[in-house]
Amino acid sequence: MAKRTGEKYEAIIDAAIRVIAEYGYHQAQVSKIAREAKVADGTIYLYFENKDDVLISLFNEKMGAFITDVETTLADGTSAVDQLRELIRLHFEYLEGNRQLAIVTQIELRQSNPEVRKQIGLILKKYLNVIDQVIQRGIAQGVFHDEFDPRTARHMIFGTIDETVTTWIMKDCKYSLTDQVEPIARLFLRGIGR
Amino acid sequence: MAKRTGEKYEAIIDAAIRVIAEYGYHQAQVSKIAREAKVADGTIYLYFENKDDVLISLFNEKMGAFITDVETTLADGTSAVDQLRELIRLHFEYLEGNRQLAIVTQIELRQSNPEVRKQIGLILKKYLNVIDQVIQRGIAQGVFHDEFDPRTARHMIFGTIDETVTTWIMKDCKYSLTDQVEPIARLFLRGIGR
Amino acid sequence: MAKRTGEKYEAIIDAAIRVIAEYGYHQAQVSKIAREAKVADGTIYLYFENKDDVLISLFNEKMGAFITDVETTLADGTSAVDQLRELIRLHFEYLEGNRQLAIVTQIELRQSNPEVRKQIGLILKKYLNVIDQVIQRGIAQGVFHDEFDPRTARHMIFGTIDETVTTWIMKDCKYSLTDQVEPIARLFLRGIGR
Amino acid sequence: MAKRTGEKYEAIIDAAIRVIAEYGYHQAQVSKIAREAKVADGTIYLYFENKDDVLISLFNEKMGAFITDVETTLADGTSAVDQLRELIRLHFEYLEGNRQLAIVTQIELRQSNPEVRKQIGLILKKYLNVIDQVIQRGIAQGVFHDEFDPRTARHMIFGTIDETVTTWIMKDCKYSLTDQVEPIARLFLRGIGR
DNA sequence: CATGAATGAGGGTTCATTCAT
DNA sequence: GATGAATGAACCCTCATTCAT
Repeated sequence: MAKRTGEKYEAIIDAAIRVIAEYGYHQAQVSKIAREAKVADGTIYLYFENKDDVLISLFNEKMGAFITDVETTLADGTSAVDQLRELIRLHFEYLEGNRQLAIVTQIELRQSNPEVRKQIGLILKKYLNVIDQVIQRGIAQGVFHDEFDPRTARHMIFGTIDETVTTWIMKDCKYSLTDQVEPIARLFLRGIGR
Repeated sequence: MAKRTGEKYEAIIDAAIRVIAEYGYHQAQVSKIAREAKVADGTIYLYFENKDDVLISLFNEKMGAFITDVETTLADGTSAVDQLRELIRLHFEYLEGNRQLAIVTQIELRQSNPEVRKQIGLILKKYLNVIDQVIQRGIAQGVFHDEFDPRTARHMIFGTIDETVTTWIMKDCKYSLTDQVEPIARLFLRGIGR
Repeated sequence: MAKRTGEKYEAIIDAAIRVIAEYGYHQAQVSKIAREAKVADGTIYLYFENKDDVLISLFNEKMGAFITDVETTLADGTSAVDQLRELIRLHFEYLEGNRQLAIVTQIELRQSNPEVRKQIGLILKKYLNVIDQVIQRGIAQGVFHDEFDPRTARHMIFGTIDETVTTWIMKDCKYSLTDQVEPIARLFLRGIGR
Repeated sequence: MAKRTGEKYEAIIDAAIRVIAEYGYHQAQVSKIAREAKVADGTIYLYFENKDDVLISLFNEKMGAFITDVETTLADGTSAVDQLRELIRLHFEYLEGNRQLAIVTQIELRQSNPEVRKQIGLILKKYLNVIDQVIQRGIAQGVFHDEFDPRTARHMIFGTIDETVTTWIMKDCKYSLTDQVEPIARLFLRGIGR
């Protein structure tokens, strides 16, 4: 039933990002999103099942595209160390270049209802898999320690990136995120211990 | 106006934890919390300003107490390396021993409205300060590198712990959290690079 | 959850009858019924599950009470012929004395959704049973023919009464309904044939 | 504006009957009828003023044709008793042979809005007139009593037929309707009294 | 102090109808 | 004539909060 493609499909998603970023999740009514997208309220239901579907599609279109991007960019034969650095850079660059999207995905969508969060979790899983592959490759290449549980490393990498971006947004994006790529990568590799 | 103390004050907070943990944030109505606490709906407003105040107080009472606990436990003159290990252990032990609270603070309260999340952020700030102090002490003691930005390290430590706990809850607390204290501490200290 | 009793319960049902009779089923919004009952919209949901429940309860309270009334009035040992006459009289008297209710049950509630109509059908079944009993008693007493199917007679009795009342309402209740008790009873007993 | 004739005009009416019979009045959206008729939504508005017009036309085409049929069939010089029997038989045969139509006219269209029901009433009036003529002829022929009000007899005849058909549909058309022609006719003529 | 009945604002969604192509 | 994408008005229900008892 829902079309899930076309000019208005994208207009609605983009409008949703702007509205949620500006007014917050709880003040992002369907009618407000429709007005921002310059369509009628009912038009949204020609392209999406319901409001939840708008939010899930938003995340899927924007973060899903990013994740695919990361997957392909890391596909070549560089070292895991470079891949790790590249992963962080891509993540930071993408969100730094899409600040409204960053606000929506890092802050606002986390307030959404269980169904939306569940779907977002499924999409994120692909990203976590990418991280896992980098870690495994690093171990195989002998550039990462093989003593730790790869999941522990994944928690560190994703948790740190996530926390860094969230803090950056809470500080109103006042500083450069990409400047932190190198320090974070080095921290991951060398740890804080001397 | 709000009493903020007494037997029923605590009963309401404990009821809120149980209700939110069982039914989720969006199904935790004031009347349900009141019923669980065996008080009338209106009684809640004798002890709390409003529903938000219940949630903020909940976080403040439970996590605030924990944070104070961490502050005092780390106060003695041990090395920063041990303090770091101790911090992780306290964090994991506390939540592993309070699984309902873990669900509420890690998952459910993050869906709350901006005001609640803002207050939670303020309370968490004290915890972040404790982490900062451990880092600075480690640098001063010469056991941590001095080249990285302490905030970067803080993001790593808090982000990793947070992500680890969240994953543990999402996996239905099926494995031991405290078993991971040592691996994570070692990862922080030595990094993943060889 | 729903209280289903009390002063406001009745006020809401009575308001629903007035509103539906005046504005018609499709213009009888919950808020209009609430206003007429001098309660808040939400109060309706303290006494009823939902809007359908208001309509079903309306029918149950008013027609259910009437049907019980008929059952007890006919309980004594009079002849089936008198019982038949009494049944028609009670039916006509009740609706002639409650014209708004007559409009609601005869005309407006028949536009309601399947769930409401199904429940109404179940309540009406008791009335059809009363008619059946009168017929069977008449056959047993030897005052009614025993050659016809009792269900056929029931269709005649109920169908005729129903059509008579509906026509009376459609003609704006301009003539006396009770005046027709005797002619109809005689028609039932003697038929139109000479 | 509306064409009111042509291949698609009939296709839409027939589709409406099928859709309403299958899904019920409240689930018979214009778009569903259009799909069933294999035309575009907008095409319906080339042949009908609006949705109400589809329903009224449906009743008019199908029941109007039937009524005309009854009028002509009864036109010859048979006795009123035979005419009465013939009327019932035609009514039952027509609906027994058009079960979907029976469902639509007996059950579903009665849920429609006031305007539609008003128009249906006007069409039905012709049928009631036919009944009236049979009654008057019977009185004139001396085969019917002359003491009762002809309208009372009409209520009996139409009410009974209507109730009989409705019950038959509610019982899923499981038994023969035409089998009941003779018993009902006899009941009309002789009454239930001994 | 405690109660719990009452309040009433606010929003996602459906679907008959239109009109540019 | 035919299409079908777009429109936008309309409504039931929830639940945090109040206040008379």
